[in-house]
Amino acid sequence: MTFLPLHQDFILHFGEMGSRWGINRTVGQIYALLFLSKNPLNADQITEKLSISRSNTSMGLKELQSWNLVQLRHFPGDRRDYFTTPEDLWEIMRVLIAERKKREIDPTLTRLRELEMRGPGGDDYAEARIAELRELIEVMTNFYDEMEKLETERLVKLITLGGRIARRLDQTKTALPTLLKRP
Amino acid sequence: MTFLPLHQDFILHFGEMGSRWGINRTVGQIYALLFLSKNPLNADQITEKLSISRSNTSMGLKELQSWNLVQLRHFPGDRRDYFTTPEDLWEIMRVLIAERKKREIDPTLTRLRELEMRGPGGDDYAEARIAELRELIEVMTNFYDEMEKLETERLVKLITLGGRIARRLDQTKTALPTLLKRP
DNA sequence: CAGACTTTTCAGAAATTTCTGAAATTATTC
DNA sequence: GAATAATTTCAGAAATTTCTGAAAAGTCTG
Repeated sequence: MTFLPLHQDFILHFGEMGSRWGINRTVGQIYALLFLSKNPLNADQITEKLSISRSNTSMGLKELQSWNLVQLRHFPGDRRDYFTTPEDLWEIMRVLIAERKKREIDPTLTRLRELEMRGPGGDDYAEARIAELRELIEVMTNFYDEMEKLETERLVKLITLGGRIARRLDQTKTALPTLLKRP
Repeated sequence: MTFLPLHQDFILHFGEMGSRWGINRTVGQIYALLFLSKNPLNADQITEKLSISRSNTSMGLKELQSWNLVQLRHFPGDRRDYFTTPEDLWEIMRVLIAERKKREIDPTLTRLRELEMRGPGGDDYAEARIAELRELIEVMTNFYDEMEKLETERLVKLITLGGRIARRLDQTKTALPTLLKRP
């Protein structure tokens, strides 16, 4: 252990929030530790710092790798794996959003399409509701895909200017797409 | 039970996805059931349909109410509570995003501000990293607040037009705000 | 205000998730 | 290819979350 209070509290907070973010406490703590660490850390260092078992560290890192939230680094003459988080926070955010979409939205979109493929089966309301939900998810993910395409600089512009976009949008005369029943 | 296959599979899917969405299986299933149901349902109907205990239903509904994801309805001459989901899917989405922000982002923003208030404490890199994270979250939530303000119609326009926004943005000559170190 | 109806609470049971230590696997060096 | 180093796997322990049944609390009716 032996953390500065800042590190200590930041790491504990990430541990506590972990469950709300869909990761467990250990994974949250490992991420927080790496995030604050200027230099990459290896599994043993993480294990020692967080006072957890080596195997838990291994699983946590595997989880973070599956989320693409950590990067692997190596040093000459040392064959251990070292881990860092990307310097660019916007990059981190993009990866995070992409991964959450993959885990939380995509499976449902796939399932909704499957359900629709079955065709009418006796409950018009439910079928309409499912179709509408599928459409909304598609519209949202299309929007997301557009944002995803933007390089960081333009995206930052978009986000930071926020309010102006809305006003500007107001001038757009395009008719409201009909696919949205209740706009 | 006795569901149509469509209902059955939709409800089971929501139950399975529940844990990824930060709710439990029962809550996911109750929501799915209400979502597909044209008419409001009371707790006993939900209990019976989902084959769960009455108390579990009660807790699940409480949870959904805390998320503002269900609406209460009453019928004359019947003093039981009936529950529905809003008809407007965009409204549902807005509520969902607002609630997730409240649970997943706001506590961290608050904590980061607290940590910064302490002032320098011996690790410049960690302090800069935390400040940068706090800034990014602020920029994102400001953007979110702007979107939140838009009435549904304009928001739908914004989302459905997606790509055009990006192109339009390109013309904006505004200098990149300096608060973002690595744009 | 007694009795019926409805909802909530809560302690413990059941289920699930997380964590650990030991063993197995993989990779590297001599 | 034996010895060493690093990492992963995995069965069971520990911790946490979810669910239930019973009891309590609240609400309405006559």
